[in-house]
Order: sequence, then C-alpha cells, then structure tokens
Amino acid sequence: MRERLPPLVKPATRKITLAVDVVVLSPRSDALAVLLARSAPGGRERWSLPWDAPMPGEAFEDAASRITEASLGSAPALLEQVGAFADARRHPGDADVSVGVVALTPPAELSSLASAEWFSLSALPPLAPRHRAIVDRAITVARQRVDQSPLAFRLLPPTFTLSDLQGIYELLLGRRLHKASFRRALQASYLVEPTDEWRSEGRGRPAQLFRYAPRKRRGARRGVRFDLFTEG
Amino acid sequence: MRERLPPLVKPATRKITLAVDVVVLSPRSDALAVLLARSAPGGRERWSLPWDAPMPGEAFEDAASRITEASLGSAPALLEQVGAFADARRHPGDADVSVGVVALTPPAELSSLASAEWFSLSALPPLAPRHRAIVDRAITVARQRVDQSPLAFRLLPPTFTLSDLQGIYELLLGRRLHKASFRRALQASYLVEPTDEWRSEGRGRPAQLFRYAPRKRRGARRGVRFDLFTEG
DNA sequence: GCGAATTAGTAACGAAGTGTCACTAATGTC
DNA sequence: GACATTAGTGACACTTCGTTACTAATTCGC
Repeated sequence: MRERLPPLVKPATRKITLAVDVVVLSPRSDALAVLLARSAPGGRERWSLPWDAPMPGEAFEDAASRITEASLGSAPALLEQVGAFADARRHPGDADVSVGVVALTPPAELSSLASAEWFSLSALPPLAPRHRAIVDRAITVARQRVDQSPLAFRLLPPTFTLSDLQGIYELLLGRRLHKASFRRALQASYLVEPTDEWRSEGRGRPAQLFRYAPRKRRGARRGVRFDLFTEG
Repeated sequence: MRERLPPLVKPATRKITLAVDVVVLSPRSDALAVLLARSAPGGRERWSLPWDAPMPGEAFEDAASRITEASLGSAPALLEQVGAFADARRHPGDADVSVGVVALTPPAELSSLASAEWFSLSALPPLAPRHRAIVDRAITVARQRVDQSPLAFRLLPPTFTLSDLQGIYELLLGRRLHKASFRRALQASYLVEPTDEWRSEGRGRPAQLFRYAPRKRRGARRGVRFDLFTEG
C-alpha cells in the first residue's frame, strides 16, 4: 500500500454537463413554501426546481439569481450554495452534476401568468430524486444557519412585528418558542429597532413594527457547546 | 419584467471538466496542517491540493476518499463536501469546476517516499487561486461545524487526554479556552468516557486517557441565540 | 533527598442567561 | 360592557458560564 504514488499531472479528461438548481424558500400561510416550475414533458403536469446551465464565466450565485428572477419576477434576498450533487442521471434536464443553491425571499404574490407556483414543504408534488435531495439539503442548511446569520430577516418584509419574526424562527426551527425568552434575547442582541408604526391585524392589541438594523457587535466569545451535535 | 417566462425544457448543452479537490487537515505540532502534493511542471517545485477527476458514477465523497488515500496512505476519518468552485481556469489541472472536500485525519507520519507533505496553515506555499479559496472555505466550514458535530474527535487518536482534546478545539476555534469551563461542559455532555490508562508525557502530572463514547442524548431544546451572527 | 517547576484536575463563587408564570395593555366580537 | 384575543413586560427560580483558587502527581535541578 506504500508504493501507490499520486499522479503528478493528470488531465481532467471527462466532460460532463452541469446545472444550477435553485430552492427558493418563502413563508406562506404558516408554513415554509418552495417555488416549483411547471414542466409538462408528456402531457401530464410535472414540477421541478427552477434550474438552468450556468453561462460561461458566470458565478453559481449569479446564475441562481438569474434563474430565480426568471421564475419569481424578482431577485431573492439571500443566496447560498448548498453543494454539488451527482447521483447519475436523475435530473430533469439530464445534467450529470447539479450545484444546489438555496434562495430566501419575503412573501410575494406570483404573477398568474408565470409557470411557477408555491408548494408547502409538507405537500410537495413528486420531484426528480436529485431535486428531492437538494430540497432536503437546502432545508437542513437553512436550519443550521438560522442562528449563525440573520437569515430569518430575509424571509420578512422590511418592517415586521416581533410575532412575525418569532413565527419565522418557529418555522425554520420546527418548534415553538417562548415569547418572553425570545424577546429578551432579541432585545439583548441589538439587531432590530422599533419604528413608530403599529399594525392592527384583526383581533387583539396592535403590534409595533420593527426593522432589521444591527447596531452593536458584542464580541461575545463563548465557550464550547457539546450539546448541539446533530447526529451520532 | 412580467413577461419573462422560464424555459420549460432547456438542455444543459455546455460540457465542462470537473475535478474533486481535497483539503486534508490534521493537527501537527500545535498547528493545523494541510496535506499538499508535489508537482513540478516546469522544474520549479510547486504544490497543490490532492485532486483528481471523479470516475463515472463515483460519489464525490468516495472520490475524495480515494484521492486522500493515494497521497496519505490511509483513508480519512471524516469527509465533508464544502461546495463547488468555478473561478475560470485557475485550477492546476485546468478543470472548469472543482468540488471541494474537507477531510480530517489524526496525526500520521507520511511515507518519505510519498510526494506529499504537511504544511502548517500559517505557512502555506503559493497555491493556485482556486485551491487557496477551497482551503479557506474548508477551514471556515470546519470551524462552523465544530460544535454541531463531533469533528474534533476525528482529529485525535482513539484515546486521548482532555488536554489534547482542548488543544484541538483551540486550534479549530483559533482562541484559548478555559480549562475548568471546558471540562465542566464536556462532563455534562456524556461524550467521552475515561479509560484506566494514564499517560505521562515529560514533566507534570500524568493525564488520564479518554475515548470518544457518546452515551446520552439530551434533547437540549434551547432558545434562540442572536449573538452568534458571524458577519454583517 | 528535596524544593521548584510543570501539568492535571476540581471546588466554589458571582455574574449572566434561560424557562416559566403571571400579569398589564389594547384591540375586536358578541 | 363582558369576553376573547393578541401584544408586551416584570419577576422568580434555576441553570450555565467565566474565573479564581486551590489540590495532586510527576520531572528537573541541585
């Protein structure tokens, strides 16, 4: 086993086809929703993630932004690559390799002309296996990033109530949070500032509107957490 | 802006070349080290990440394992993809796109025959720009994962002292930790169990050896942390 | 042999953070 | 006007965390 030496120079001879597949996420009536594009290859209605081949020299995130805009009508608020996927030939366009990108956008109505629709995560139509895997990975990545980056704020309009914000966190984390604790932690973070507007929505006391405005940056050097391991 | 409709079916026509580039990390004399392969294209000594084109149908992680084994002599303890990279034509093998993979392995001596060497992260030789980017990304990913997965244990031999473990965490996090706090948190996590062996290493009191043996799984449902945002 | 230096390991205290309950406030509904 | 509903806050108990200060076991220099 010792005499196997690495090749010094080996040309990457094999040519393959590449696609960028985008998972556009948005909150929609108390659930996370994914944007799917209609495609009817054989008369039956089928759905797939919006995708395209990147143009020569185009960065993956730029391609994802372009692809999102084509289906949604506007550019997403945040993009992040979630990895490359290669299970052989399970892509709607038969691409050998897909680069998955997750895109976040506040709730928005679709043009009724557009050949795309929102689907609740819990009620997705059948997808190509690779697209299924990319969606799952995108959700996992979003969930992991939730308290590393201000991701939740990208799923909301510029001003929002604290209950809205808490709702987004609950959607992303998949569990309920306690109101008082949530607000206390948010207060201590200096991430939002109140506006002087209030929103009355049906019954109950009107809620103050806030905007995302990170002010301080506490160099919060914390210890190590051993209790966050997600898997064996 | 409304009339732009997504293409229903668009073949991914462009063919490209693909490489898997591996960042093999290991602790080496109080610093993280990267495994680089020697390549001497023009007489001058040059270095690059171990890489190869994936074989048809081979998963990226499998390719990365194979590539690591060719340079290191053994398979790594943990592999994780860190993304696709596409800056045009800055790859040593001229691959259009690279899939970056980070591999972790305990300290190991290299065969002196092998055309690969360990380089401290702080003293890397010049690399192709894309390889530079993949190394940086690999470090970032490893640092982010440190308390989401038992990554640090993959950089240690099967048994280790708690000071060893703390040292790995300090290498990965890039800052010093307090001994008492570190041990208290580790104790509460039920991740390690003591062996009945002790190791005396030069001066000082001998240290007990532990092994990684996660026992309980506290469903530690914690609140939201707003103070961990890493960037604007 | 013996003290100094060095590394391992723990107890305990004060500060900060977190889960929870209970309350007040402002609106719509009947 | 009573009630349901949603927003927002105060306070208490409990946990967690950073830190200091200590004890324990070994090697080194003399």
